[in-house]
Amino acid sequence: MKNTIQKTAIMNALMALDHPTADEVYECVHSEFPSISKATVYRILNRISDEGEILHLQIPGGADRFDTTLCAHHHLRCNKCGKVADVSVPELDGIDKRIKEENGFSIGGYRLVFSGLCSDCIYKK
Amino acid sequence: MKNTIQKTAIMNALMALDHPTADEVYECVHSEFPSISKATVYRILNRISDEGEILHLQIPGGADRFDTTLCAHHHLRCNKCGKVADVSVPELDGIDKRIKEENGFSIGGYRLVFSGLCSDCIYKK
DNA sequence: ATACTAATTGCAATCAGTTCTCATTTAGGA
DNA sequence: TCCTAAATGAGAACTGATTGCAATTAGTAT
Repeated sequence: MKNTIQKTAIMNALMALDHPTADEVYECVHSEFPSISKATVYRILNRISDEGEILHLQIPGGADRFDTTLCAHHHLRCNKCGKVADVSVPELDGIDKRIKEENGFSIGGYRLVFSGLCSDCIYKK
Repeated sequence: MKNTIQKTAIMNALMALDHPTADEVYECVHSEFPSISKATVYRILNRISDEGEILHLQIPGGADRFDTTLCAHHHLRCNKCGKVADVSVPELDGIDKRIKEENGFSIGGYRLVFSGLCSDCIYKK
């Protein structure tokens, strides 16, 4: 894809933000580049996630989020503040093989989201 | 909640269908009870899932589905036909304790969705 | 440097899924 | 039977995301 000023601004926003939603990326880019359109943000985020530059997380019960960490990991989502954090889950290594054998289902990927309360929100409460 | 004719019809639809979306429940109930409104279907599904009678599954990248199986289990989603099947994942038993210790994050629940191809679609392809 | 072409953009319209508003109806107890 | 709170139906509204199209732009070829 062409290396436009919009893409650069979006990449910068992705670096600056932590697991942002498309809208948070839009707000961030828009604040210093007011003419950008939301459609462009969505298009670029979809394109670079299709190309594997970032991860596209579809969080149950909320807007999609985007993640610049590419190695295999999963997510903790705080029900109170909405923040998303990374976690690795080695317990699931090799599970696709087991499921293929037991269910005949060929796993392309999986998505694991823990929901609960982050340590900040437990403390504040 | 009051025990209305609408709730009974929705419960029957949930028994008859496999992991239906709200819309599939609506279609099913509507076919023999044309006056029911979509808002009622959503309201009742939300109510009975809040009360724990059924599970409310928020499938990434698609409409929510509802599940009458209540014991702990997770889901396989076929990327081709969209069907959802159940799977149990004992590998994750007790993981909330580990995550609480390592991340200070208190897990309320988790949601694991495998995506891939079901055996039917592998075969048909 | 200039012209060209295909990719990218902004905007508005559209979409799907879901929730909300509110007037009306209904269930179930007094 | 009457009463009241709860539930319903119809459709508007909302959120998050995608699309069609005309205008703009990046990058190559000249």
